[in-house]
Amino acid sequence: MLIHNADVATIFNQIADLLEIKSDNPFRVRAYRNAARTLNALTSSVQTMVAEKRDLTDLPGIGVDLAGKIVEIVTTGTCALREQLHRQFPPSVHELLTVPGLGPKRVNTLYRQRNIRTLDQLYSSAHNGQIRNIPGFGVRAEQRILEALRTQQSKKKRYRLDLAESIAGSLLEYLRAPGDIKKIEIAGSIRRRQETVGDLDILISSSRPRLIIQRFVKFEGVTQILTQGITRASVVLRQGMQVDLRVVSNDSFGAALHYFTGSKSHSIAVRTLAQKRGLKMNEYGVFSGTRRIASETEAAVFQAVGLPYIEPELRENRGEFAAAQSGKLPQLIHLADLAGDLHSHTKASNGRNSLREMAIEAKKRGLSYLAITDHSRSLTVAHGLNAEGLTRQMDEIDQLNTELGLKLLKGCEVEINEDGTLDLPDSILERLDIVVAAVHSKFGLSRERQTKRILRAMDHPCFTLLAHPSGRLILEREPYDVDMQQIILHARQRGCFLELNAQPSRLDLTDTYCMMAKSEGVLISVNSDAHSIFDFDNLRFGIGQARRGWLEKKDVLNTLSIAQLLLSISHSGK
DNA sequence: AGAGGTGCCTCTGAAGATACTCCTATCTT
Repeated sequence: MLIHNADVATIFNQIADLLEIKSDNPFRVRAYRNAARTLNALTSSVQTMVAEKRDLTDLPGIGVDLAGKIVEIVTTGTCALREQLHRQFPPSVHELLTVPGLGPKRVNTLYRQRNIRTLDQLYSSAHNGQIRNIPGFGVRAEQRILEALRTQQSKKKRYRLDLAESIAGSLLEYLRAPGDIKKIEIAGSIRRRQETVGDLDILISSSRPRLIIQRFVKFEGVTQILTQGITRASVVLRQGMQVDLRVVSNDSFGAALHYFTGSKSHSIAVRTLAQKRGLKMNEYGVFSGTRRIASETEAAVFQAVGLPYIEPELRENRGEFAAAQSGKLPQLIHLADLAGDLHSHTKASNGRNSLREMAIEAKKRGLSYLAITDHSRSLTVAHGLNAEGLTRQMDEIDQLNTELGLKLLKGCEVEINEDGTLDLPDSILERLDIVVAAVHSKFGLSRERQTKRILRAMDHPCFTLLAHPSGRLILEREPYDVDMQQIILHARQRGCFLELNAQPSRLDLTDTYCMMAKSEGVLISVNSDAHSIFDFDNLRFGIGQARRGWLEKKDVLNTLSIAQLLLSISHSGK
């Protein structure tokens, strides 16, 4: 049975929830949650590690006991502790926690005192007015539960970064309009450029918080007001997305922005650090006793606790503190560092614009080279090109290269066949400047076969880089099962490259694999995969993901000048 | 339950706003 790290993490989180409902030792609860987080961030498969008899206690937050439970789960698929807890609390009790306003204490009360085990039972109890008499509950709590269950609010969705940004756009415009706002910023996971967003966090500095809050909750897109206080409010928008707004005074904007940007675990770590220095830190500033010593800017806040400025994309408590303290924070790549783009389409296959239009637009965006990489023949749904079509396109590129001040590279997004061969004959591949190879079929192969397929493709002397290496579509399609570590190691040996596809629906490689590639010295190409002239906008999403992966200019292939690039990709095997 | 220092014990993830019910639970980064 195939058990993913996420499966083990889910079981650990379930155990943590149940222990919490049981009011067990809070540190024990945290230990299970920490272990779950470790497993979710881990790039190597824990099941493989068990098979290879690796020592799991080397992992942070995993000791003898939890290592034993991991072995138990990856071999049996379940865990005796969870089964035991399920005898005390039926599995369905767990879902009561998803109702906003219900935490472990109240869920415990509901089960122990009223034997409420399911959302249906909760609904009918609330409907019959039986909740209001339970100690710790009241009429308002009862109404809130009914409301939440009616609107399915417990099913918290996540949204793709690009969608979340566009929803935020109109709201920001509305908030800004009257002009009584000094500063306004989107914080939270959008600012950290996380690939999906759960809710919008907006921070405003103004001397009139009440007015701002009142206007906020009257925005025409608001369908529900969750909380409304003097300095903060939470609403739900028509699209289902929750928005949290916080208003502070101008002089504490930096401290509030740091707090509101998160991540949660980063914030906690910084506050702990402040504590160790005898300081106190909250969203109003850093305090020595009652004296505020920093608050206006994030840089000042970091400085007050002895840290250099840490970029939002690094704030995940994934090593940024160790790096900061040893002066080894990366100089993260910027959009302007990109010299070219190595993956784009024209209407010769499934793009919308002509070769010339794409080239002109790329030049307008400040790029000095663009690889044209239309699909190859067997991807018929995308009107893939055969040898003849590609030859014709190459002639056209030769012509354009004489008249445009931008270098067009002859390329192709070539299908990797099931057996790892490439979709076009060597005679044509050899004439290309760049071969972007990709898997678009047979996603269901076993891990071994999928990995072998890609490794074989990489061994082709013309192979330049692997497009969207995991094949995932964010919130739509899981990645295919592949040993990414082996692919990265092979890329290093073979001297070829991996793509970070910048389409907001892909962002593939993921941040953690970017880190792995960087540590192995494998360069990443941040590519738009543009199918129209507008899609060069994708690049900024790709750069966001690259920055989350700690990538610097030197780690990214397409920051090289055209001369250096041609040298690098010709060394990749041809 | 883990980590770290010592061989069993101590410490471990901050801080505040809001809503609710009656003193605290929940939510947020």
